[in-house]
Amino acid sequence: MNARETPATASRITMIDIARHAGVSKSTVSLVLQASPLVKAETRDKVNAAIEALGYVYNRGAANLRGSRSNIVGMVINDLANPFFAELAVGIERVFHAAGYIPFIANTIENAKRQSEVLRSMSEHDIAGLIICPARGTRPADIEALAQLGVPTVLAMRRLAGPKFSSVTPDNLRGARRATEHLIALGHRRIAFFGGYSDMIAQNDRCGGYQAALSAAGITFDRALVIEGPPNRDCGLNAIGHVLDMAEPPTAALCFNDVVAFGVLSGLERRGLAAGRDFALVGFDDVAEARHTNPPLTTVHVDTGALGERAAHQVLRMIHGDTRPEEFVSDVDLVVRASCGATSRRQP
Amino acid sequence: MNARETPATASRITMIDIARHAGVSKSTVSLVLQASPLVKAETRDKVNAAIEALGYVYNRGAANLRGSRSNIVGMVINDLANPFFAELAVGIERVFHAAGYIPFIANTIENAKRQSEVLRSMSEHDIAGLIICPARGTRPADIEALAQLGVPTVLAMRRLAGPKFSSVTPDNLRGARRATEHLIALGHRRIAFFGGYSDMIAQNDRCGGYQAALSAAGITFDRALVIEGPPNRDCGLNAIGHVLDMAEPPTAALCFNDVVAFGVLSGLERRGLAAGRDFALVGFDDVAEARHTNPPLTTVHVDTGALGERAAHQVLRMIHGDTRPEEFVSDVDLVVRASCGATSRRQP
DNA sequence: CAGATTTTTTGGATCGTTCCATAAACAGAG
DNA sequence: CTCTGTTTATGGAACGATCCAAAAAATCTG
Repeated sequence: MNARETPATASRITMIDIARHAGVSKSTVSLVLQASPLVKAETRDKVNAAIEALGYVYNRGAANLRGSRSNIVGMVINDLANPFFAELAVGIERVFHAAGYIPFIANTIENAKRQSEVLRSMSEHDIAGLIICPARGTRPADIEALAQLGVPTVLAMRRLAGPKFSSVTPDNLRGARRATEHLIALGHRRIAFFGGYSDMIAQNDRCGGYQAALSAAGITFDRALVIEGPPNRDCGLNAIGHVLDMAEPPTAALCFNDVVAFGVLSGLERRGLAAGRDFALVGFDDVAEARHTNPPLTTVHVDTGALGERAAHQVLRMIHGDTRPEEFVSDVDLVVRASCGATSRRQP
Repeated sequence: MNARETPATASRITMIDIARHAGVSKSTVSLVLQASPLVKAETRDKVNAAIEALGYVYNRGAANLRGSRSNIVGMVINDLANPFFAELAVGIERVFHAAGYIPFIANTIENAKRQSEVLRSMSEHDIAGLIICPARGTRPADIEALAQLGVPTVLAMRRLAGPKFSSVTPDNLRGARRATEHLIALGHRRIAFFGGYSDMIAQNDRCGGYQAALSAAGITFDRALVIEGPPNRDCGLNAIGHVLDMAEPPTAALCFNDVVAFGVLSGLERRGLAAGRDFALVGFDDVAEARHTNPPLTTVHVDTGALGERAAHQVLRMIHGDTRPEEFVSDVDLVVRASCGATSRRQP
């Protein structure tokens, strides 16, 4: 019942409206919005009051038309349901926020087609930078198109074959090797590798580290013990079921990541077996949950937050003009908990 | 060394360039981009070829200037690190993707100021709709501004006092009540409530259900047993430490959510105690990880994916013109696992 | 084949900003 | 006062799309 009521179909309030209301020109309003020192304090206040009074919303699209870039940065990840990526995102956000950028996250659920859509949408909106964990099946050209457009881009967690992009990854090979060596030291000879696909570089690196440890210990590599699959719970669940039905089942496994290992935990439980007692299990990533699984998961610790920060800093550096690509590999550590059986007694 | 090389400072390719290259007018190019049936197949192919050849990127900002809305929907969540929200996001994305919208996620880390920035940025980019889990301290006016702008908005997981917004929430009161009743049936009398702040409606509902169960059983409510705090791990960790040092410590606790319960698990472990044996613990949400904690967590199951889908459908409905607000409350279930001690013997 | 009809195509005004060149307002100096 | 020099403020032409009214091309009809 108020005299001052906004019609439902209110047409957009523009700078012109503000100008009229404040008794100045649109140019002046523009200046105020850019916090230019060219306008008198008194005028500035008048304009700000009008903005407040009319509930004006800046139209970034119109502004971008004249060349300026938006203050949003894209973050494209392949599996939001993996807590690992949430941790990565947190590090990234910390840095961008401090620098005045707003990160928008999109999930590709490991689907290259959806990834293209997301990337297209992001380019259409003129993002200032991009951090991407490429989905499986991403062709370097997909990403290069963005870079060509002048969008500073860094790959996180997953490198891409071919052209030199900036990237930020954990030391997958070394981590997997150490984890495998640990299982071998515990007396295991038949050790499986679960999860990931051989067309993913990260899987190659991790599986490569695993094989390197095997051969260094004189254990012949059995291809049948490498079970490929998506890096998620179900994959682990299925993989363990599969290998346990083999004529000569493995006694231990290294997983592509913790989430796969969580799936293995379910699979083991479903058969009435327990990790650490009946089967030695190790994961990769050391997500926050790994410490509290039943039993606690032995895994390769990755400093995820730091990795995210590093990626964000790299994008920032590129935004500021330094476009040299940089491949950053962060060190990793094996953290031994109960799932590998190291805490209990074990004899081959 | 190729003749066809793109200069680093390539100015943006526009529809005019495409038009010139294809020998048609810009209007025709526009028609083709909108998949209009008015253009002859032959012409369409010519234009598409030009688009392909020049690597054209649509400028959504320019288009929006003439009234059309973007195809992105915003999803503002308060804690990306809580796996619960990742599950929610997955449900939301499924629906939006099928409808041709691209969801962009932003994290507010429970910070109302950051939330405003995020919302401003989203309005500036003309989002088609919004699903938001309001950060603590959000004033209804913050959200109403968006709605006023004509952005279909639905609140997820957390309602807001005052004006009628559309919302989608689990039955917090009922869930908490059932969980508490279960603890009482197990013989507990001193039951604590951990996490959340009393200025959050969700906390009021859950804590209210807890109090209702208490009073129905004739147990007097002890305010000292309600430990407020952010809904994260640390809160659980601190809370359990705190109550265990009380003169008359509780023997059980209901947590605001699973993540808080995970923190309690750590705190218990740190003191050499175990949930289910020395202390009865129940969470809320039933995130995927709850099944595999040590011990497995008794918790209130929420059908998170379905809730997300519901929220997305509601936004879609509003986009299509039906703006009646709808408050949806989904049913919940207690799922009993080991952390409450129900599986082992227990006598008061 | 002219005229009527239908299918395709097109120029130009417009959306809400930015930014340049220019104008107005104000000060201080002679 | 006028003149010069600084501050401040302003019109108007972009930017890259959409969309209407109207033109052009193609097709039909008797």
